[in-house]
Amino acid sequence: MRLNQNEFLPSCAVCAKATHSFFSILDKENLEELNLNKSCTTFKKGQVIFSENALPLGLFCVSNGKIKLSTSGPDGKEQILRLVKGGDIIGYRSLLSNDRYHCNAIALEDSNICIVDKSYFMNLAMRNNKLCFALFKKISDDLKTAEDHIVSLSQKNVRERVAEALLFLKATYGYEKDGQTINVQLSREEIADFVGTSTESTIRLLSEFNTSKIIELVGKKIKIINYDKLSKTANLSY
Amino acid sequence: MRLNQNEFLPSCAVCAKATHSFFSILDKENLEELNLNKSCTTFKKGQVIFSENALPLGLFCVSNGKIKLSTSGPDGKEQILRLVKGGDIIGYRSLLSNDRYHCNAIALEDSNICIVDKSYFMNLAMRNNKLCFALFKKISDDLKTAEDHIVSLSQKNVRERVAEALLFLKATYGYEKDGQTINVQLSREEIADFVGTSTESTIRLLSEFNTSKIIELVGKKIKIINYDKLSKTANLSY
DNA sequence: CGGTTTTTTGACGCAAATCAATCACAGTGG
DNA sequence: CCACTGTGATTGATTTGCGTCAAAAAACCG
Repeated sequence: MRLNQNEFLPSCAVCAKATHSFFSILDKENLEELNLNKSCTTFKKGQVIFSENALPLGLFCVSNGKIKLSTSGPDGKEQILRLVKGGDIIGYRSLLSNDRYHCNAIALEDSNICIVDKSYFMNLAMRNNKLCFALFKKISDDLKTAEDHIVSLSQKNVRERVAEALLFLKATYGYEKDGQTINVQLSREEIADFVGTSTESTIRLLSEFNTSKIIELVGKKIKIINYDKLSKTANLSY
Repeated sequence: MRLNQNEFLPSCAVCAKATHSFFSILDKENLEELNLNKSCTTFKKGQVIFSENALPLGLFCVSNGKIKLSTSGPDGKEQILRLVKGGDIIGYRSLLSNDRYHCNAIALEDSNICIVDKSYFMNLAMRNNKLCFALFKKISDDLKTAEDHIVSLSQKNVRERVAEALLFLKATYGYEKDGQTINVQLSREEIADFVGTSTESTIRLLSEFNTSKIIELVGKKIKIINYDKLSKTANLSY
């Protein structure tokens, strides 16, 4: 039978096994229960999943796809705060602190996303210590990442930050099958909005890295040719 | 009787009532239990409470005093990440994510600090939903603050950021009895290390604000004379 | 007090933002 | 199928905010 309304209807158990997802820590029983308390949707590239100041109705679990979390600064300029991949959860900060969203979540490519009922999820988190710990771990890691970003923005120049951003993209999304193309497509402006610089500076530095054979630009795709040199350019502190 | 070894020996119940502390959410019973699982120390100004890469042995609860959490960047320059006051807890991120510290905690003034046993605390957090929620709330707020900081660093100029930092100091530590002196003493360098700029730029901007009657500099103390103008200068997005 | 640290002021140069124009392209419709 | 249009990418020219260096002044301290 063909489903028209909702062609994307995975089971949590299957999903947790296939991708190494946030919910992989749950046992079979809990996954089946979770399965009954979710609904699934597909978001097209560019679609808004949730927006700043809205109230959270549930937890979003990205089955597959790529998402950016961004906010707009004092003069309306976009700032990309987090980048999300399949298996990740989003919207959990607002849920846990009983707050409104302070980010926009926008699909970077077509993405399948499940929404877990808010009160069910909160209840589950409170009675399942493993899940509770995983949430603490998740939010702690996000805090660590954010604070690393602060140090970069404070202390590094744009060249170092652009190099660092490429390493970050690689670390988050990995390579394509060829083993050197970063597996995500961002516009130059999006890279700039993540790095905290202008689009023009980003372009100039990317083409400089291209010229010096550190990376290779193939359309919008970026290949990392010399990872070590890129690391050195990024002036990492870790 | 006079205590020589440890003159600072408060009861958690008294502390929770006096200052509005993180543990104020606990009931009497739990506070008494907590009281039995802590030890207290005084840290002199400048003393290190814990340092980067060390393993957490417990949760620090600041009874009174002021603390900076900082890390050192790629070239060894200090970056102040969080500012902490009496009633706050510190070191909880590493505890919750079972990680090493990634900050240094240093006393900005003489501070009384209690250390709660690690496994006792983790256990308490897991069986007390209220505490668990409070921890989620706490870490969520820290993440929100960090992400706001990212937006500032990315999109604001130094003037705006210095103004914002003064507002932040006021929001965190409040005023002294006179109702306009910010109740914390930081060196110009420390302000710079928080704002993400050079000491000289910080000094120049502070004296500019002083000249234009937005603030008043009295030694190291800073008075806010014109709060509205300071807010406008900070170009807040919230 | 003498010595050290912190703060302040001044001069200078550069990294990076801004402004402006062109190029490349992907859709779209006639 | 090709001109048309809009969007993103690129390159160049110009300006400037801010970091850096240097030195004086003030504050701190044993």
